[in-house]
Amino acid sequence: MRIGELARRTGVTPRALRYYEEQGLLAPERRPSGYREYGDRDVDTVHGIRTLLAAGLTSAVIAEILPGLPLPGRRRPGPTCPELLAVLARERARITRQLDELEASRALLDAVMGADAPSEVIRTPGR
Amino acid sequence: MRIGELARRTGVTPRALRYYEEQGLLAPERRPSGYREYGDRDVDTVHGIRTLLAAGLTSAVIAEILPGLPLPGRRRPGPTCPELLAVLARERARITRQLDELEASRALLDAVMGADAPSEVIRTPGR
DNA sequence: CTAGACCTTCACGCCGACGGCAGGGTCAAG
DNA sequence: CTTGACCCTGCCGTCGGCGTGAAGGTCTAG
Repeated sequence: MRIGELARRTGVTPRALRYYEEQGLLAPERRPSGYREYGDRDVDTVHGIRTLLAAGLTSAVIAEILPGLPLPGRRRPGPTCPELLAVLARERARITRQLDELEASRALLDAVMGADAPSEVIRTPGR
Repeated sequence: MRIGELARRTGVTPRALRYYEEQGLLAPERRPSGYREYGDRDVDTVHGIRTLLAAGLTSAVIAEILPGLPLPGRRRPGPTCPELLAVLARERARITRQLDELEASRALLDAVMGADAPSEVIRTPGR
């Protein structure tokens, strides 16, 4: 499929898809005309990219770990190398921290909203 | 206290503290010399600001909801107005969505890391 | 009184993930 | 053969939360 259809099927703009390619996240074929030609798998790949981007991973990091992503119909390329594992662990830890912060923040908002309720004083965590 | 001590006690740089003031999040007194003079409560306020910033709220939004924050030693200014409640609800929803995305992302990373394990194919959620 | 730490106000720089536009080629239908 | 939808490659713009000087005033210990 061409870029427009992939855009429709993923909800991602063509501009973003070209950006992903520029960053090494996608490598579509090219027609003689220069048009990009994507495969069906790219739909899942793009979804994976978006999920990781939403978690705050940079495109550079995603480019590193993308080859190992267990997407539907994708062959697993065997065991992951150790330095890659370190990156993964670091990012995982970052995400876990961010989950905690988000929950703290949501609790803070809840305290503001449900102020008529028990109205406990919230202890904000020291950094 | 002056800006340097507040910076030390919060782990936030003086530059950031001035920025918060510029955005209407803090309003310290001024000495005749022009030096900012902060109160003890500002320590908690800054922690609250950081928590909300970490959750992706913009400083403009934080400025709106800050007066209602139930911080230690702070008087609650009565029930919150309805349009403010709408903002709060919207942000809360955004945070909840982001929590889901983060968990999805962490699961994705786990799948890559523990690839030797059961190795199930991960279904990325369609947007 | 002087040194050094601290503070002030500009004002430009940065980063990442794109948006948007210009100027031009491609392709299928009528 | 033309029209309209689609695609290409640059390349500059944006946005938020600061970082990083520059040029100068203030405070306090010795």
